[in-house]
Amino acid sequence: MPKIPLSYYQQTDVLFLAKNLLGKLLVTQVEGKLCGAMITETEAYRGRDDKASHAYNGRRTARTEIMYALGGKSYVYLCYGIHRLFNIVTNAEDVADAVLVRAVQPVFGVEEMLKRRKQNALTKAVSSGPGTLTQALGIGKTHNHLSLTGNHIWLEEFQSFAEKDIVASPRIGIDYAEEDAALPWRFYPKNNPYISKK
DNA sequence: TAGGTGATCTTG
DNA sequence: AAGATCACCTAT
Repeated sequence: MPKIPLSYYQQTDVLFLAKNLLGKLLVTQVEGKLCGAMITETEAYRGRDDKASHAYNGRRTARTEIMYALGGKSYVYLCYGIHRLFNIVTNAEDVADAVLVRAVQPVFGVEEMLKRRKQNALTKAVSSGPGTLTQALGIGKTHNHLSLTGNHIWLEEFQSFAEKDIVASPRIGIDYAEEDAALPWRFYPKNNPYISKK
């Protein structure tokens, strides 16, 4: 399948995109290894008015600058000193919306993913969590600020889920966001085991 | 359930 | 310049 074009990421409703991204294939090519995995869990972060967002209230720093780019770029950052978390920048330039990818289901290049994760069988432990999926797909600090139509990381059409088959729940690990911590902006398909938590 | 880990941001 | 914070994971 061809790469999903940049125009897709430039749509203005980050909640729609977070849901629509479920079922898409996330593909990486790292050190010659091609791996693909279906997105099974996302969270929406809306810069302007969302206290959970790194770019809340127009916050612009060296780290968050990429969130203000035109949709279709990657935002990868280090969390808790250990984990790289992968986000998809969306919407128009100067609108700091992004979608965090929290879980994927391996589709091809599975052996390489198992190797990177030091696992010997395909279970949800391989890539069902924002820090583990980046490890499985070989996403590191060099993947920050990349175009999602380049040769290192991109998305392809794969599967799609109807609205009625998508569960919405509060986002994980954002207790600092006060009232916005309760917003149901985390999405995953019903009946798919590859999610970060039950 | 607690500790590891280091870039990032804020305060002084 | 130093200290607090943090969109998590693993093994006790």
